[in-house]
Amino acid sequence: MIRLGKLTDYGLVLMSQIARRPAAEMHTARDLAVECHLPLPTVSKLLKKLLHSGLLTSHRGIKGGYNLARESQLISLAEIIAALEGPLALTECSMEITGLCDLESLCPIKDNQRIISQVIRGALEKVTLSDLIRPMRLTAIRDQKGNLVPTVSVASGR
Amino acid sequence: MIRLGKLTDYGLVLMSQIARRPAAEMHTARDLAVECHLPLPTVSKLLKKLLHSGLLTSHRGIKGGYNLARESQLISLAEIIAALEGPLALTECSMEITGLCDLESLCPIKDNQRIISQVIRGALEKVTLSDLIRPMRLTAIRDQKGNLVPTVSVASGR
DNA sequence: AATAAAGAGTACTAGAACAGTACTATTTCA
DNA sequence: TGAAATAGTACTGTTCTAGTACTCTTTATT
Repeated sequence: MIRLGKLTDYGLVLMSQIARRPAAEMHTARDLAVECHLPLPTVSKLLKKLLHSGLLTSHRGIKGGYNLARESQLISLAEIIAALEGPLALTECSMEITGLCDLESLCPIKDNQRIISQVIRGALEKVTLSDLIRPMRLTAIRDQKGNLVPTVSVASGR
Repeated sequence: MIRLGKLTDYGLVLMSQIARRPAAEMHTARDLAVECHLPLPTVSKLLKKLLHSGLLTSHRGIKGGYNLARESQLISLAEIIAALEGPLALTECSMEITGLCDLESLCPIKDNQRIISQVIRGALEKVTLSDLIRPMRLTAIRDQKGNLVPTVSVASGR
């Protein structure tokens, strides 16, 4: 359904680490592993996935390495997570009651999943990689309904 | 980390089903299992969890059953998910590099998880159970930055 | 041209966690 | 007193994640 595993978190750490450095700089899997305190094979695997999803570029051979495919402001968390966890999928309408879903226009399961996925994805698309690499201020405001809504904004100081 | 499993989805379906009926009506686990096409033991287990979290009330014995503890407008998805998955926890800062986190004020892992959790929780708190039980219209708008933001609003027609 | 360094690809394994089930005790209305 | 319902606990099988190992290909440098 929806999931943020350890590996995905590592992936975010790696992307942040790359984004923190000047754009021209290349990053080898080995260096990133050391900098992020993660095992090299794991780092290698994650970087390959991120490469295939078009979020990174790579250069082989000696003096090779990885780099961001786009500026960090143009890479959303939703993209990174989708690359590592699969498409944040609203999974199949479970089991053999699918027939029921096709007939009745209001399948509660399907609707639930769709709504929730949309809400979460929308929230994650608001935050970009460049937001992650600098300290954030988390403030809570109230919307018209009176609900508490945490808001992420870049801290100006520090 | 963050997770929405099958059981949690079932739980949302159950809550929706209860919310759809008049508030005074009692719901037995057996009835709900039939209505939602779910196995009774699973339903029973979920209802107990929701009860313990204060989202449902129960009445034992014959003519017993479950009911919402509050009006559906006052129950957010964040609450239901937290009840079934645990506290949507920002898990422990992994492994033995915690010492590093305590010293350096900027631990990327910790910050990442905190920000992401906050963003997702904020989004889920916006949506209440009453929003789930009627068809929704999903529209996308652009915010000041030009990012696409899906918005959930109740469809007036239908 | 040879060598070393780096990414690319595939396959395997152990362990945890989810999902599902069964059984028993307790409460309450008729 | 009996039936119907919730309450609680414990067990099990399967799935999937995380982690690892090994081999191939590419490329800059000497």
